[in-house]
Amino acid sequence: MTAAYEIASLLDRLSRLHGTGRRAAGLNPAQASALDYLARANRFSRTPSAVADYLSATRGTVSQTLKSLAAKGLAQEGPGGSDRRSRRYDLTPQGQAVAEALDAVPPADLTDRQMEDVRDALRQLVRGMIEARGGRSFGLCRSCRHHRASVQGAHCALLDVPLRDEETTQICQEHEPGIAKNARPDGCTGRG
Amino acid sequence: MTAAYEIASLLDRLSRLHGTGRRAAGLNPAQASALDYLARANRFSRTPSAVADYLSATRGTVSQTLKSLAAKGLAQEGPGGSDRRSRRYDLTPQGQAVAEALDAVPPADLTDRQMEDVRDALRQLVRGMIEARGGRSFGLCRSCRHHRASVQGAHCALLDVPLRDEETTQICQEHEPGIAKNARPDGCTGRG
DNA sequence: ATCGATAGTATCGAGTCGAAAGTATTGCAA
DNA sequence: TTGCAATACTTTCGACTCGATACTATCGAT
Repeated sequence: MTAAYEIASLLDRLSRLHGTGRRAAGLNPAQASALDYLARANRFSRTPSAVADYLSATRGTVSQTLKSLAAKGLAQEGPGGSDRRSRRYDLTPQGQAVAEALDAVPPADLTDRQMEDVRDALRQLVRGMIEARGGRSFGLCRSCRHHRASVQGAHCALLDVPLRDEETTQICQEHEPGIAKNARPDGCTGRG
Repeated sequence: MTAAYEIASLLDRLSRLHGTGRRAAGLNPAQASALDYLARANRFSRTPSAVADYLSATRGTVSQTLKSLAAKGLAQEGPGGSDRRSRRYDLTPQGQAVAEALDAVPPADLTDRQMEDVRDALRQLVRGMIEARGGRSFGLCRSCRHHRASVQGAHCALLDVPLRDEETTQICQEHEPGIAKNARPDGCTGRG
């Protein structure tokens, strides 16, 4: 058996083990994934379409999942911007709290150094698979080729809008790796 | 965000990306996981209970999944041994073929060396989570503390039965890491 | 013979999922 | 301005997962 194949098997098993842990919080895996994404995405990226792209699911499925989060009081639906077809789902304070609770993550006998290595390798795997199927990268705003930093504050050259500081460290659906001057392409600053 | 948390997120996304690939084969993720397990488990470990343990699912759920595999002609149900309550699901030739087709796994821009590192790290993660919740290890037969090798052939000291050669490289539900003399605890021989 | 434990199944309700059909809105082009 | 295709999202459908619960058959020990 090749290492690649065993990796697929291990990922499968890990995600199952991880999923059962989250079920304890009253959420099923799909809801937990969506909640996690909403907690980390910027205001342009909290739409059903973006969630669908991120989760590799259809819009129909995601529409239902988001409605169920809203029904549980974890997210709030609202208009998404100037385009009146667009909807945006923002987490409620309860939703934020649950998302943070999910941060209490799996036990691991790994050193910090090993954890970082695993993370970097997984990032590369994700990037490879995304590229292979022409998907979006969903990287952090500040690592995007459209990101512009100045003394007045950050700015998105694609959408032509000013950005709040905290938005530059959130996930953006429009993210394009390109050449970043202010940060590494993966959005990692190197030493935390 | 800690590396541990990002790992959880990445795993989530990877398993989704991977899952959509398998859906193309006409199987949903649960069926694919079960099929994959059946293809790699020895004759003592292809029971509904073992599959349930391995997949961290309930027996009821797994019972249905296995029935659906049988309905598709990918697995065959039969008596499991001397215990007349027990059932065993063996893959049919078609099932074997599909399982092998699923081996054609994700694209990855990683070197062989990096793949092995990821695999080893994931193994450790799985082991940590399994231990944390007191689950079974589901390691390979030959790496088990009950495994005995002799000139007449391999033997299981727990079940007290002779083992065919190919069975010693299969997954066993009774596997206990213990101290292995003939192989590393993870069942890896080191250099392939 | 009895009785508790175990292996597996059946059924229920909530929910996922992809597919397909539908609505509202946008934006482009004639 | 009208027309129309593309887009954002929702709704519905059928197959399926999943945990929970209740059930049957069998085992094993007393």
